Parts: sequence; C-alpha cells; structure tokens
Amino acid sequence: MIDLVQLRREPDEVGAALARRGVDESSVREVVALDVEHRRLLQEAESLRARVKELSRRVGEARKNKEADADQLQSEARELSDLEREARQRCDEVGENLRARLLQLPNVPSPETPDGRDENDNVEVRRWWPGMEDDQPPVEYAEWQRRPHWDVAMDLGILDLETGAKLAGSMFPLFRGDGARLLRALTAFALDRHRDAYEEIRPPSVALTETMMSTGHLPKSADDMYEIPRDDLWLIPTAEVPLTSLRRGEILDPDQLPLRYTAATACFRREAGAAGRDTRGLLRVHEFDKVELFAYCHPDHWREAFDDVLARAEGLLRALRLTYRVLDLCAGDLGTSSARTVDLEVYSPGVDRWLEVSSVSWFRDFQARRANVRFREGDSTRFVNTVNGSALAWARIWAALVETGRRPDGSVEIPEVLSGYLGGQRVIEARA
RNA sequence: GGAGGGAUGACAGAGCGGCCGAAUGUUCCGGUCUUGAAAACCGGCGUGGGUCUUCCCACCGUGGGUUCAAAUCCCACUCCCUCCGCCA
Repeated sequence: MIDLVQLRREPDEVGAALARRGVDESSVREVVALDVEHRRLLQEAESLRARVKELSRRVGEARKNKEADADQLQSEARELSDLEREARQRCDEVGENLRARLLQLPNVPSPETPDGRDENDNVEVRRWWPGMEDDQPPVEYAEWQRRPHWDVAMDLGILDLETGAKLAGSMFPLFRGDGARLLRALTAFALDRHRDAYEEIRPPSVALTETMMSTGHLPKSADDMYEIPRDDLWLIPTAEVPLTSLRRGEILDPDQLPLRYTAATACFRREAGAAGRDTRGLLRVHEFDKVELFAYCHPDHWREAFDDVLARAEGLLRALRLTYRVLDLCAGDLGTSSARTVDLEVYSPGVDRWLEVSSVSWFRDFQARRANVRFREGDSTRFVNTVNGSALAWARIWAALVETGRRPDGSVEIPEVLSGYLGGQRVIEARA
C-alpha cells in the first residue's frame, strides 16, 4: 500500500511516478478525492461522537442526582446518537471505498527503475559465464548439450511428467531417482550457503487471506493462486508470503535490523493467463521448490540488503557453473508491490533459452505498511523496508543443469559443489 | 471432533454499564542522593487518526448487537490452556 499522507501532499509527483508503470492518472485523482471526502465525513462523525459522549455523561449525572430533566436529556442524547450512527456509516462507507482503491494502486517505482512498457524494455545489465573470471570467452555449448531437458530426463529416467499429470494434472512435475535427489541437494546446498546471515524458517505452505494481502498478492492476483475457500486458505506462490508476515504487527528494535530469513518451500502457481505458452517440460509448472531470501531493513539501508540477496543468488549460479544474465526490470514490467526488481535468467542450452530463476525486489515500505511492521525511531515509529529474492527456483535450475551437464554419452555431470550433498556422486547415469 | 477455562499496556495483573485509555506491581527512561554502583525517593513511560491543538476521536483477541452511555451485558468467530477421542 502506498503512503496516503505522501499522496495527499504531492499527488502530482506520485501520479506521474505511477504513470510510468501504466496507472491511469484518473485513478490516482479518484483516491485523492475520496480521501478529502473521507476526512470531511470523519470530522463530522467525530464531533457528533464527542457531543454524544458529553451528553451521556450529563445523563449519568442527572440520574445520579435525580434531576428532573434527566428524561429530557436522555431523549436528546438518543436523537444525537442516531445522527452520529448515520454519520459514522456514511464515513465508513467512503473509508472502505478509499481503502479498496488504495489497495489497488501499485507501488511507486524507484527512480532507478528504467522506463518501459513490458518485458521487451527490460535492461540487461550484465552477463556471466563459467570461465569469465579467467578472461575466457562466453561458453560455446556443444551439440550434445542441445537436447531439451525433458528428453535428457526421459533418457535417464529422472523426470516423469506423465505420472505427475496422472496424479495432479499437467504441469505438476514428478521427479524420481537421481532427479529427485538432485532437487534435494540443491535445497540443502543453498540453505547452507545462507546460514551465516539468514535464519532458516520452515513456514506453512498455506496462508490466510490476510497474510496474502500483506505482500500484495491479494487482492490483485487472486486468479494466479490456488485457493482453499472452505478454510479461507491459499497455497503460497512463494515463501515471500509467509516471511513478510513473520513479524506482522510488530514494532521492531532498530538495533536488530536487518532481520534476515531464508526458507525452502514448495511454490504453487496457477499460471492462469499462460495456457499453452512455454509449457513444455519444466519451463513453466504449477508447483516448484524454491529457496527464498528475505530481509526487514531500515529504510536507509535497503540497498545493502538488496545487494546481499542479489550477490547470494548470483553466487549460487556461479557455484553451479551456469551462464546467466541480469535484467533490470522496467517500470511497466514491475510486480505490483515492487519499487525495483532485478531478474536473473539462466541460459539453458538444450532449449536455447534464458530462463528466469530469480527475482530480487525492493518493496520500499509498501509491504511493511500492509503488514504493519515498524521500528522505533526517537519517540515515534516508522515502517521498515522489505527486500526479497529467490536463491533460487529449482525446477528451471534443474533443467539448465541437466542440459548443461550432458555429456556425449548421454549421462549428466553434476557440479562439484553438489557432490557433497549426493554422497560424492558426480554423474547421473541411465538407470539399468 | 467432544467438554471446560481463558484472552486487558513490554511483562504480570485489577477492573459495581457512567471522569476507565484503563488501578497496582515489575521492567525501562530521566532526576535527587552517592566517590561510583545498589537501595530509597521523585517524575515519565501504549498505538494510530483528525484542519496534529494544554482540543477531539478510535483501539482492552476479531466481527456484529443491546444501550443515552460498553473493557464491563448479549451473539458469532479466532487463538491459547486443561481433559477426552482420533492420528503421521
């Protein structure tokens, strides 16, 4: 949720910033107008309320002293109370409308966020490949690495999409044997690398509507999520959801900031608008495992938190020896809650595509305001900032590893950093 | 799932429907005293909103209701505790 006070103070600036990401200026003006109206009604209702309270006190006194005009006073109070009730209802109505519209407004983009309408305007800021640190040219992938992961996986018996579809429908992958073990190794590997600074959390895989609101996933993206209406629950689309609500409603000690958490969870996405697009193999699935990094930080120190998450995500990709590029998302492609987002895309030679495997975002106080997470400053309080990023999303990493590691004989070489998590194993061979 | 008990400020813990935003204690922060500390004493100490005011309003788990007036009465829900049942 954006800051209503700021919007009130500089409506033109906020409107212009939101216009960069495609928000119609009229919807901003509407919120401003509702705010004015709401405050007018609030004053009206509150002054009536004050009079009711005052009169009620007098009724009490009159009754106690057995004054003759007590009945008279009480019926006056009753009339006033009715008026107050009506005034409050009018005020609440406008207030609810205001809140609903405010909730619909996306975050104000950072000035650093490049201009642009959609994903085609995202800016590539750098690229990395194994050997780059030794001044080697970009990797030339061999012909045997040009086999899509679903074929490689079928050869080796490590991915079973048909059975996944039988159990849960299409786009719910099922990994088996060394494929499943590889996934487990990736999660353990990442969590261990973050252990020095991030507390590991294993949150519930479902969240209440209120929890989904905090991150901004609701009310806007309801169609993209799995819902369990009977229990007012949603399957989490990312660990960002529970992590952002971890300290919901709390006032934090500023000396503790940044508070950093990491969590490995399954992530569920309906991918409603994406039917038929990029759906082969693991390119786009309804459920995947991901390790998330998250920080509550002081508004003046968000960049350190942001850079740390980004460095860690990149560090994992480098350790896994995968080619990747870094994209600065343009204003038009930003997620609702984000002020600035950097995506990491891994190059997967078998499908010859760049696959998004991480998204690192700074949310300013947009989520903290919704989740009501503050810290003490002087004798007042301020909202913290939130930062998060994937490190990393494993389904697509799995695909890239299987394609990149493929050898002429069809077996797949596993990066050295994972071997410790696979009992020293370095190669996935076809099962006998 | 069944039966009972509970939810009040950082914590503990009071609160006949009418000066209750809330006693009291502890913690914490100032001050006095002290060479210093402790103790003692004095003072302060929730959050948010409003034309941000020695003013007003809201908030005593959440949402409704009764009333001139609700922390206090009524209803529903949530969470916690105890017991029973079931269970990885």
